[in-house]
Amino acid sequence: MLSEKEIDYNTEIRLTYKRSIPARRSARISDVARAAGVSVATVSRAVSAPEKLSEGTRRRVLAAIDELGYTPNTLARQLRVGSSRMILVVVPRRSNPPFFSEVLRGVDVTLVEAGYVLITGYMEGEDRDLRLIELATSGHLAGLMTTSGKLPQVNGRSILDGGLPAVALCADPGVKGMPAVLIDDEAAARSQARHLLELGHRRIFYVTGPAGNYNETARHRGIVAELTAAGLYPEALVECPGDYVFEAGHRGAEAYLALADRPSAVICSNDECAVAFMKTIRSAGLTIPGDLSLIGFDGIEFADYCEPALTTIAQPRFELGATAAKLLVEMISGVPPSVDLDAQNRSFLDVDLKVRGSTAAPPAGQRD
Amino acid sequence: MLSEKEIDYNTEIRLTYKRSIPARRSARISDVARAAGVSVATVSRAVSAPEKLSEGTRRRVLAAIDELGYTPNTLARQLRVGSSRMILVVVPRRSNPPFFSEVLRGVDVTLVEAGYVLITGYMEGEDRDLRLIELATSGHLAGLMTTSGKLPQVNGRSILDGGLPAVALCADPGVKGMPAVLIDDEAAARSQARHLLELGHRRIFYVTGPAGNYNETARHRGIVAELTAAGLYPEALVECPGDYVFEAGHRGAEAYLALADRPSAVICSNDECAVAFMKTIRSAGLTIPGDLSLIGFDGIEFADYCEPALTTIAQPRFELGATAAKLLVEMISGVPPSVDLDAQNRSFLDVDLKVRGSTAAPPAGQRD
DNA sequence: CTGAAAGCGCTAACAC
DNA sequence: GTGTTAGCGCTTTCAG
Repeated sequence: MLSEKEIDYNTEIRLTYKRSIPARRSARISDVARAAGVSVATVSRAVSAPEKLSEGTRRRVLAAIDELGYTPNTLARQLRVGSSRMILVVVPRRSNPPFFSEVLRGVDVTLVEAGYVLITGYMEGEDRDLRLIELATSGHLAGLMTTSGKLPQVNGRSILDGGLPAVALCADPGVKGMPAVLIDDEAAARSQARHLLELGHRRIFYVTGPAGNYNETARHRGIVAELTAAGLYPEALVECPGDYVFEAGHRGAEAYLALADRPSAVICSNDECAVAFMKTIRSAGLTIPGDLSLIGFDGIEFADYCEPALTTIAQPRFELGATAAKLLVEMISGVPPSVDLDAQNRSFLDVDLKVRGSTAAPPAGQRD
Repeated sequence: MLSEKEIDYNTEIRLTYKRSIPARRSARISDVARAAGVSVATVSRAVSAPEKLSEGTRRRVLAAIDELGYTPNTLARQLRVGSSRMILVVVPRRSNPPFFSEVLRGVDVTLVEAGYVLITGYMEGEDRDLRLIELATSGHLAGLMTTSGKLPQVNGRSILDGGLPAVALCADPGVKGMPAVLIDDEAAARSQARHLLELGHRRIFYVTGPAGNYNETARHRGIVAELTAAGLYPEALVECPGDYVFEAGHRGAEAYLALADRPSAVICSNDECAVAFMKTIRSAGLTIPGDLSLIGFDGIEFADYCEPALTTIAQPRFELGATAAKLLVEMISGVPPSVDLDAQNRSFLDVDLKVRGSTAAPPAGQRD
């Protein structure tokens, strides 16, 4: 272990002078071999297959390892064995932190437990995507995970070109054979609409997600399906374009308030958007659920702490991440998947419609 | 680029059978050399120093690279040159997603722009810390960043043992010579208390952060200092232990409500905690800021969307991350830091006390 | 049970 | 300008 003085030395020097002092080299396998009086092969075995060594040799080598503070250079090991233990997870930029952070926690916990290291790569624009593609083909990676319906792709090159084992998470890019772990967005959105219809609402204002987005498309389909089944489509649906962020909720609410004939129910594409919608509505003097019912999507913690608490679709965030990670590890190690997959290699996890204070029957005048 | 059939093939096979098909090997430098009719050295130059090649050769090699979809194996390169471009940022587990995700975005944007790859490692418990320490000494890393006052450390081994360039972010672990980029927590907390005193409040209820936490310690010191300066300490301060999460805010509010003689002002250790505090208080029928004033810390977006909007200390989240990343890159490349550092190698960024609806003068009966 | 030696893919002297 | 070659630190046959 470094003494405090040494730490100071290293950091201070590097901070101030131009490479005047080379980094202190850490012990290599040959150092350990020399110290223990054995060959490098023996040291290698002491680390990866200690049972192959005699009691005495093993003890001697292990002591030397400890003594020198030796850690194998994984870079070299990986180059030699031709496989790494790093996994890249691709996340769209600025994406709903309270939602994705919990999904990624599920990924992280599972992956680390299985001995992998997680690299998070944010998508945003072509430059960025190109770096990700290069990373994916650079030999560093053991596997790939993506949380977006669109894969990084720039002039003909795709992130899948490396041929890495890959799984999709929270969205299905629809690549043939690439498994996906997600919820059934369409069914979930249907249940949102059904909940509102059951309460007696007959028209819905919908602040959408970004056009073309996988989840948005599926959810939109669900809402339409439910309204259609109730014989209310298309008159009953008023759409307002949004993109999953606070600002969209705010603007959505302004659009709603400007309406001459306001629907009594509102669906926001996610909780973040719904929270902002709620705030703007209340600032305008309307009450929820007195004047209108509001429902979100995701089930982030903040939804519990609005006033009133937000009715929402709670996604199994941690479990989504954990399941996808488990599946990926199985693919990498070549064992059959323990996760149930349908014919398209998809695994759907259950959601929970959490009914809380933001939804209720419509005001008397608006019931049919 | 893979045809769709190949993608399917790869994934499907791996998913189903036990390593029956080896991964398709990607092109190596020697493949390109052969295809272009040059030596490997020339290919290497075409990638890293194209100006050293003649027009014709360069074109020929580049064409071959493109043709074969060659990406250099960074693992091999790094092993050879002895340095990597990966940076580990250590984050405490489950830590305030809306706050840290924005800080990390600042880190990520800056680092990627400088050509680095970011690895996020969560701390939690010794096992985990040991993995991080091993990662830090495995040859993979170019630098290290930590967002916690406590560094991963297990039986004598510290994450700094590898001698990597390292910078602290949002907290100062107090390692001699290790630079830190953060805000002045003490001064910020003083300004919170001062704001409340200026409004006329004379007693403060404080839901603390976790005992021993760097930020908590500094903030506590600030509150005490301000109250002391006003001649109100210690009588004026009622403390309630918390730990930065929703639940702490909820429990803090319950403790507050149970008080016989309630202070007219409340400081919560962070916004998340304050949001929960607010919710519980309102559910109990008290009004904010009518019955009590409430102030948070961090400046996350959700603070804007409470009812009323939360008065808080807005930290420059993105800038904190970006500044720390910039400094780290400079340390790695050996150039003098462009970031202003004090004698202890710290750089303090400015905060902003955002006064909003949750703070006001105390109710008439409670003024002095 | 242990050692010698080849080589993973790449870069950087050093020659020509 | 371009090629030859010696390793970076490690694992893994293959001998003994």
